[in-house]
Amino acid sequence: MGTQQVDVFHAVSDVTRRAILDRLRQGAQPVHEIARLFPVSRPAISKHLRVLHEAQLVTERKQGRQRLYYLNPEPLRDVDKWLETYRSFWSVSLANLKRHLERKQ
Amino acid sequence: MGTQQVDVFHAVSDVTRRAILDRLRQGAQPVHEIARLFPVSRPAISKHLRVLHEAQLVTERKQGRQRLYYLNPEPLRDVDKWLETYRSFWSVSLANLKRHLERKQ
DNA sequence: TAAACTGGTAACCGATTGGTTACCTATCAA
DNA sequence: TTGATAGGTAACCAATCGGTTACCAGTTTA
Repeated sequence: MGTQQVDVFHAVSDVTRRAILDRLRQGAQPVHEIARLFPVSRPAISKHLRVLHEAQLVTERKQGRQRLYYLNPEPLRDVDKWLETYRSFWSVSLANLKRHLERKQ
Repeated sequence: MGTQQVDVFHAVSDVTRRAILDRLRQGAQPVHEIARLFPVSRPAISKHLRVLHEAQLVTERKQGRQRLYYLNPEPLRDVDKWLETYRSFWSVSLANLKRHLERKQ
């Protein structure tokens, strides 16, 4: 079961995985420390870490008997790039909302 | 089956749903026009539109016998907001990469 | 060396997902 | 008024998901 290319959008669609990434912003963590933060079993966390690893959102390094996971935010640029095309629409849709509300008066 | 609050991250995790949103940037479309663009059945598109609607990413308006779907990009702000905290890390992780490459020389 | 700790993985489970076909209602056009 | 068009939804299906427990291999420590 190798490291296959996995969609970053999918990796990030799970709330627990996002929370793991959020945690790793504070610095690398071993698995058991990450697992302590969530109300799920350690194997469940291992699975999430695998998905994040396959999406290249984390890297790992063995250190003694523990395995440190590091945040790698680079793939999030793809999400950002996709969002980019929508930013110009936000002001427009707010204008539409304003017009809609004014029509109601 | 009402319009329940649905996670925008989940709504956007599917490639077909993202493509639908991309299409709606060009303007509102009736369902059959959207369905023409994808190699899946119309009911499948209806389901995707329902998910997008539940996530408030589209609005709909009946017009004759067709139902027009409009893009509403507002909920994407939540994704953008989450990403915001990672933007500052991108330059850092690029610096790490640079240092890593230099170490290899 | 034996016991404890760290963490991956296999096997399994129920829920959800994305797809289908079949069927229905509503609207428009001939 | 009849036939065609638009589109929602139910029922079903296989695949995937997120979770579990059980088990295993390394590594550290007493």
